[in-house]
Amino acid sequence: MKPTKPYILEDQIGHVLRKVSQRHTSIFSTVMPTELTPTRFAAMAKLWELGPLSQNELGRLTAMDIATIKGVVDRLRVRNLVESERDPNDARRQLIKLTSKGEEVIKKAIPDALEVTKLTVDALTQAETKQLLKLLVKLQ
Amino acid sequence: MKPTKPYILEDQIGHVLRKVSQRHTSIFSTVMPTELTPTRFAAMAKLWELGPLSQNELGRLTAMDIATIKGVVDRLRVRNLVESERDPNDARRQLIKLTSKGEEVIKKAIPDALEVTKLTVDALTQAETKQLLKLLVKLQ
DNA sequence: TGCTGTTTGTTAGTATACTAATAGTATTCA
DNA sequence: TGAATACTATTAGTATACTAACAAACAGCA
Repeated sequence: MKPTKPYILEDQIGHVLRKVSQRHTSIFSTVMPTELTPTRFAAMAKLWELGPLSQNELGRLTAMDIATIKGVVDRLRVRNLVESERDPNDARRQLIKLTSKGEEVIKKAIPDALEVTKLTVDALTQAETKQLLKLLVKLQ
Repeated sequence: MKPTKPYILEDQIGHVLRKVSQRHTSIFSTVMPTELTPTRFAAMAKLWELGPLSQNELGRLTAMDIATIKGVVDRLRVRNLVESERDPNDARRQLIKLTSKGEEVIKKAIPDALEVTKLTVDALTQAETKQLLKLLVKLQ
């Protein structure tokens, strides 16, 4: 006899990841201003860190494919948080940069984003948090 | 002086969770049949485990809100993997159940789903995997 | 019984996330 | 130089994931 191994959804890494991600997103939207989402914030934080980037570069640095980053940038542009222009040195590229309003918003939002991280792991000790991050990084 | 704490996107739990989830979804779509997605599979696995359920119950058990589970069930129904009927004891409820085709599909897919889990954590030892799951469960 | 509040499900709208097809531009190298 | 290749961006289509507004049906209780 070779019985089928039981499948416990709650024990599968994918399912648990999905639930924790959902909780994180929920915390994010409680703490942060309405106009910011996790991906919008990530894009702006990278622009704040590195200055103007092409849309593709920005996508790679924030782990969004080109179709996804386009949507995010479009929605940031509508809200006057970023602006874009053709790269004079490469006519294929859209150079994306923060507007002055965008700079204000991201500067104010960064402490809140750190708070989101803190609230997300509030059930863990510092050592556990460090361990969790170490393990997750291995799975990226 | 009170300098702004630096914000390193790559160190934030939310960003890492998003990347690991993306990798998991990618592995899933490589291993599993085209017609199955992680959420479709989760819904079918729960129906396989517990028998017919109302749409809302199924959503709660698979961590999908009512709008999301509706879409998932609709797409499963189109593919003839589940069917639904009014609950005779409660006219509000849609009772969702696997079709015979659905039962065949889920039976065959469960070993592959276990393989997806295995591949997702292949960079970890067994002890690390256990530890990771334990920590993630605390954050649900 | 009838009122109130809850549960269930639908619909519309917005936001990620991916594939595939397409087009324009840049680079490489024979 | 010119052809092949690579890169950048857009568009269309599908799938998750949530909010908000709504309607129908149920349950509890005065």
